Amino acid sequence: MKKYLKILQQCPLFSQIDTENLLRMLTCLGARIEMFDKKYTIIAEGNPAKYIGIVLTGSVQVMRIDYYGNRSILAEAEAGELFGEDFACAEVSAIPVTIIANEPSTVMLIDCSHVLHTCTNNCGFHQQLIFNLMKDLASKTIAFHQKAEITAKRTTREKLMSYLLFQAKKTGSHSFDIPFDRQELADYLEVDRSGLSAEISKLRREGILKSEKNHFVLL
Amino acid sequence: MKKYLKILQQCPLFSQIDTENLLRMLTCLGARIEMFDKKYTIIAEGNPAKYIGIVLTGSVQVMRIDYYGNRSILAEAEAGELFGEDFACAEVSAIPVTIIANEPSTVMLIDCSHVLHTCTNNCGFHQQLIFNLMKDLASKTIAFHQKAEITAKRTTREKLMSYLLFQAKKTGSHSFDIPFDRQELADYLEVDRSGLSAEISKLRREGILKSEKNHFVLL
DNA sequence: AGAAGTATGTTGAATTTTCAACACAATGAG
DNA sequence: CTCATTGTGTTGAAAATTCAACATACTTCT
Repeated sequence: MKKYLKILQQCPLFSQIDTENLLRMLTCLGARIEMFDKKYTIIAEGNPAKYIGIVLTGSVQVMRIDYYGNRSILAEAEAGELFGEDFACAEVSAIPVTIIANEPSTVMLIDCSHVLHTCTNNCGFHQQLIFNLMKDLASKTIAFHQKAEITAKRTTREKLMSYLLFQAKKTGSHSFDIPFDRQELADYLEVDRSGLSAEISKLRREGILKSEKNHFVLL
Repeated sequence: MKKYLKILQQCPLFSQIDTENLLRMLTCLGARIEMFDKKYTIIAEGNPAKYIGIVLTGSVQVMRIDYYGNRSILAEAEAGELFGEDFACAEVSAIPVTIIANEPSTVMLIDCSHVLHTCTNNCGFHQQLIFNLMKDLASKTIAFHQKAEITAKRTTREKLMSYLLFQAKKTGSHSFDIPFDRQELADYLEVDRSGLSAEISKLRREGILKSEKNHFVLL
């Protein structure tokens, strides 16, 4: 557990909680650590949404596959970020998404009911945890709005350009890497992969961007 | 203020808070009540996201208009429901959506900073309010996921059918009203209005549904 | 080095959406 | 009642997406 202290302290769930109390609290909450290989399922759609997940190393993807087999990538979480906390806090009986490891990853899982409902030891940090969860959920909503702003666009080109401009803004540079391969980017933007590839080539020919693999430069 | 007590008690923000305390709290929070005519703007995009809104009568729409003039309807809130709380809780400097009255409406506005940061009177209900906000934000995320599941579909027909099936499930009947006119439904599903009309006619001809104005029957 | 598998780009045909324009019904104001 | 406005359905042409199939790189494994 101590091995991951540094990353846990950066986690929004534990904001304003000092090291000593953090360790005690994790025991009290029954936190456990698990490891997953690349592409392995951490939480499968349809299961009860019990756990708040924290990425300790690696990264995870939140996705859904619809009736027709189309995959949507809904979000990505990297080290220090939470996943599944929205469904766990809403106490839904079945989680509507699947969460997989994007690469070999270590995650911490905390039973959400231990966070929401005061434990018998009354360890006294629930109020801060609930405040932190509230802030986290609010910023998740913002992120979701940003994604919706991109996918609401009508054409592949507009979706792609809004996404790239957003990434450029986020990294503060015209030159940046994206965390997706082509198929994943297509699934994130909710468009056809081959059409996306064609559109990238077109933008390249028009001198609007340069790209190589998952590195992009906006001109 | 007393006039709206009944609806305020149903509001998720005030869950677990009794009448007497509710009234005192509203004063302490500096809650104010405003009225808006149909189609009037309650909160305009770009303004600071200061307020938690509560619909007292009527209903409001959360929407955004993009660069090209396409409107997206993101959500609807009816009496007793909250709006804008996600942005206020995230303390973003500019709200990325516009919120308008869908019909003549009365709303209560509460400065979110009064809720998040303990007031000098220490009226003692902040913990409950923050818990309630956390639960509300979690269920907003669920609702947002449901909308995303609909708009992620690739064709107008699939979007429309998922929407209608969802409404049927929600009302528990194959016969139901929707809260949108055609243009609004198109903006909610993020498709072209005329294409949507054509698709509804087609489904009607195929015997899959009956519809008249905003009333639908799935067969 | 060679083989197998994965990722990416390309193409053309079929499908679907968007867009603009118009007809007609319903609504509301004077 | 009439006129003007708004909402809805229809159509055809243009544009864009999807889909399937394939060529070519790039990886990974032995």
